[in-house]
Parts: sequence; structure tokens; C-alpha cells
Amino acid sequence: MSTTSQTMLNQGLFEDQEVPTQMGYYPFSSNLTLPAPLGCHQSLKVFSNTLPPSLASDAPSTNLNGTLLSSPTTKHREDTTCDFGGPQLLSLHRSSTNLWAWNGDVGECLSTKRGAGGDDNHLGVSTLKMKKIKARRKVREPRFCFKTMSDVDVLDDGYKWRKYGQKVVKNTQHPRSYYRCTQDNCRVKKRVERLAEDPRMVITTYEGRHIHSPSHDMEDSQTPSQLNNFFW
DNA sequence: CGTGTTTGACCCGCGC
DNA sequence: GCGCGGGTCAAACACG
Repeated sequence: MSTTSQTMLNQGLFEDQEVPTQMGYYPFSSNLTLPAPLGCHQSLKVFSNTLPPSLASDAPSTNLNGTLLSSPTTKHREDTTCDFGGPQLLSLHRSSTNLWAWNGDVGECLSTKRGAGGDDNHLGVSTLKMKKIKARRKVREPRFCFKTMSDVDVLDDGYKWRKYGQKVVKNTQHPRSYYRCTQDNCRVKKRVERLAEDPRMVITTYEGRHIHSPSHDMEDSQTPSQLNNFFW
């Protein structure tokens, strides 16, 4: 399966950004048209759970096009809407709120990379490690979710992922898988689960930002610094 | 042997 | 304060 198309999808989220990135919210354009990933059915759904506070409070029930999408009371990840631009394209709208914020210091909080530091991490948990863990869990990276209809659980998005956990979530018959980007110092994680109501649908949740370009691009030219900040 | 997956244990946040 | 559930760790295992 080729990775090109899915990589374009991820990159596309940022190529047309209009929303500033302060407060740690990911930028989205008002109406993105994205290529559907290969390996997925044409009916690709996307939903987002990141929204700047101003938009969340002022117009919680509208997307950036002003279309009524969902209840303003939805605070959690809420399956919202997505229009389809056609067989190869889809339009991403933004709607539901997710009020998680990050303080811009996440990198420091999350810098506990296994084997990377000089921490004494043997024999249980050192106090330092515990503090770091606490910090990690307190400050959450902004997240972005999308839903695809696919036979395969893990969609190839151009990055290399390593599975670090799997969990059966309550009231669902399908386990949720946890992946971490294998790139050094890149803390991006993703969760993959299937929709309980429709097991054909795969929900992928990305958390964090890639600090590098997709793996298959690394051999040829390293992408200019400007783009690096916006890769997933 | 290196790399990736599996899986049970553990920890923490949150609701009651 | 307690229990539940989600998220992570890390040892064991599988595979090329």
C-alpha cells in the first residue's frame, strides 16, 4: 500500500492554515480539502476536537463555514461532521470543542524518553520520574482525531509508529491500540480504535506534533524548517 | 540479534 | 476515601 496519499492528508492539514497556533491549538483552515488515504473507502469521515477557546465559546455550534454542526454542549471528542468533496477529496470542517490547553512547555514535561536521560530509573520509580509522570499527565498535547472507513486498523500516514499498548475500553468489543512515533525525541502518539456502532470505521487520534518529516521523506531532502513545525 | 508486538501490572485522574 | 477506567510501562515473546 502506498503511503503518498495519506501523507498528503496529514500535511494538508497545515498547508492552508488560518488559525493561529498560540495556546497550542492546531491550525486548521476553514474548509480543507484533503485527499483520501489509500486503502480507505471513498467515504472518509473526519472530525476534529481542537478549537480555539474564542471559537469554542462564541460559536460552539458552528463550523468555520457557519454551518450548524453539533450541540454546543459537546465538550468531549464528539463525532461531528465532514462533508465529502468527491471521490478523492474530502472537506474538513471544524466544530466540536476541546478545551485542553498546553502551556508551551510540554516538551520539557514530556522529555522522559526511555534510555535517553541519565535518570536512575531502575528499581521501581524514582521520585524524579514520578514528578515527570505527573507533569506529563497534567499537561496534555493538543489532539486531532479523524475517522476513516477502512479494513486495516493502522492507516499508513507516512510516519513510523511503534505500538506500546493495547487496551480494551469499556463498552466496546474492539481494543484500543496505542502507538508512539519511533523517531528520536518525537513524542507524537496516536490511538487507534474501531467505532463500536460501526466496526468498519477506524478512529485515529493523534496527540502532539511531529518534529520531523515523514519517514519516507527523510532520505531525500529534509524539509525546510518552516514545515517541520506542522507535520503530524 | 535487532526490532516490533503482546500483555499483565501499575499509576493516576476523576466521579461518586 | 474508594473504586473504576484509561493510559503507560516493561518484560517476555515473535519474527525477519
